[in-house]
Amino acid sequence: MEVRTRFAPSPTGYMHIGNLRTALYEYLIAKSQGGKFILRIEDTDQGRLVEGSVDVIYKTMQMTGLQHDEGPDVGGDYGPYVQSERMGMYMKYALELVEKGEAYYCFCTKERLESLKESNAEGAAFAKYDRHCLGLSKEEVQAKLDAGEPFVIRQKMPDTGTTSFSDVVYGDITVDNAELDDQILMKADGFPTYNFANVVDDHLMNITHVVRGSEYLSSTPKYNLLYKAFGWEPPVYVHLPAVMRDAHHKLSKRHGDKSFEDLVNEGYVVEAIVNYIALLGWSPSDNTEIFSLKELEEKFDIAGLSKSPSIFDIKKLTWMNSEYLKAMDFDKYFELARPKLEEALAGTDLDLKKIAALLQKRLETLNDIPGLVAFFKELPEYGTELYTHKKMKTNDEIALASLQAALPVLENLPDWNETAIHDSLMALVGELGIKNGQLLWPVRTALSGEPTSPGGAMELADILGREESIRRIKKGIELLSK
RNA sequence: GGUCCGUUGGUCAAGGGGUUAAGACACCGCCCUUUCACGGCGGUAACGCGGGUUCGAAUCCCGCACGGAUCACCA
Repeated sequence: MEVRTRFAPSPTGYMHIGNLRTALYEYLIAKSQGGKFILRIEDTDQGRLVEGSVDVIYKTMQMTGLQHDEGPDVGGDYGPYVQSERMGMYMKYALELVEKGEAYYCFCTKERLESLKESNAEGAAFAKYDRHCLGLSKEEVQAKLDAGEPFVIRQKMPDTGTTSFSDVVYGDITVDNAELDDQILMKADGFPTYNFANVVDDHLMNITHVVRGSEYLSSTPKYNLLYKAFGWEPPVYVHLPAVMRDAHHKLSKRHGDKSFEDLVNEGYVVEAIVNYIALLGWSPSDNTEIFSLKELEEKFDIAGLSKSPSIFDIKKLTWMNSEYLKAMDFDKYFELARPKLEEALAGTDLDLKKIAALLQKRLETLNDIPGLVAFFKELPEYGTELYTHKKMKTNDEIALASLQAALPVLENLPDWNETAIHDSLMALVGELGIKNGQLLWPVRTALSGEPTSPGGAMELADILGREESIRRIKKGIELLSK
C-alpha cells in the first residue's frame, strides 16, 4: 500500500522549528518509501488565525524543498485540504457512531460539568464525565432534540479492559480503559473537536502514517478506539520527541526562540537549517552529518528515530551553516552574500566579488558580513598597540620602520595587483633582512585598523587600491610617529 | 494527584549482554600560516541511583530518583 503522510499545521503566523522538523520527517517517511506527502491546513480555530500565515506555510515548504503532492494550493483527490472547508462532513460520521452505540448525545450544561469538576477537585485535576446522559432513552433524546436543547456528542469509551497500540518510536503502549474520558466529538456549535476531525480527515485522506509530537501519545488510545468504533484500519503511529530550548522547556516562539524565518533572516542557509533539524531526534546508520534533502530521502530510516527530547543547539547549526557556506558553489554563495555586501559597502566601488571570496571560508552566518567588511569602507580609529604582535615580532618602532619602507615601494609599483604587491613586498622583506611578519603585520594593521581582518596585507592592499592603501599607510606612519 | 513517556560527556548522538563506551558541535592545546579564519593533529569530558539475573550489564528485570507529557465544548 502506498505510504501517505500529512503535515497539518495551524496557520499561526510563523514556522516553528519543531513543526518544521515534524514536516521534514513526514516528508521523509513518505518519500523514502515512494509515498505521498500531503499538506492540510487546520484553521478551525478562527481566534488564532493570523493573516497571511498560510502563505508563510506555502513559502516555507517551497524554500525547504518539502514539496507536497497534495494540498490546498496544488489540489489532489482527497480535498478539500483546508479544514474549515470540511466543516459540513463531520456530523454524519458522529451520527454514524451514535447509531452504532459507540457515541451518545449529551445535554449537560457547562455549569453542571463545572460543578462536577469542583466536587471532584480534591487534589486531582482530573474529573471524568459521569455519563449522566448515557442513560437517556431514545425518546428522551428525541424530545430534547425537538425542544432545541443544545447538545454535544460524546464518544462512549469501554469501561473495562485495556487499549493497546503500537508506536513506531515508543513501542507498545497499553492503558486502562477506565482512564479514558468520554470525550466530546461534536461541540454544541455543531463543529467537530480537533481530535475527531483529525481522525475523520486522516481516514478520509487515506493517511497511512500519523506523525506528530509525543504530546499526543496520551490521547492516542482515544484515537485508536475511534478508528475501531468506525471499523476503520488505524494508521501507523509515529510519535516524535520534542525539540527543546533547554532541559526543561520546549522551543517556543513565545519565549523568544527563533522560528524558521528568523533563522533565515539571521543569515542561516535554508539547506543547513533543514540538515541540522533532521539530526535533532534522528541519526543515520552511517554516521554522516552533512547531507542534502535528496540524500536524506535515500538515507532516511524510521528506525533511526530517537525517543528522548533533544535540545536545539544553535552553535552546532552555526558550524553546519559555515560548512554549507564553505562548500557552496561560489556564484550561489555570492548571490546570497551580495545584498549584505552592497549594503555594508554602499558608496564604494570596491570589488565585491574579491571581498566575498575572502569571506567565504570565514563566515559562520551571512550576517557576519557587515562587521567583517566595515573597515573596507572606512578605516576605524585605532591605537598603536595593534602594531605590537608578539608572534610577528613587531612593536611600534619596527612597525614604523616597515611602513616607511613599504610606502615608496607601493607608491612606485607599476601595476597594482595582488601578485605585484606580493612580489614587491617579499622582495622588500629580503632587502631589509627581517621576518615576513615584521613587514606584513604592520601593513595589514595600517590597512585595516583592526586586530583581525579577512585577509592579509597583500589581499587587503589589492582590494583597497593604490590610493587608499597609500593613504592608510601614511595614516599609520603618522600615528606611529607621535 | 492518576496515567503515559524519557534519562550515555556541556550539546547532538552510536552502541540493545563481553567495546580502550564511536563520531560530531563546543571548549582547550599543538602544527600550518602575513593577522583572523580554513585545514591538519591531539586533549579534557558520559552510561541518574539502588537492587537483582548472569561467568560477565550502559545494554535484560524490578524498584527509586529526577525530568517531561497528558488529564478542555483548544488545536
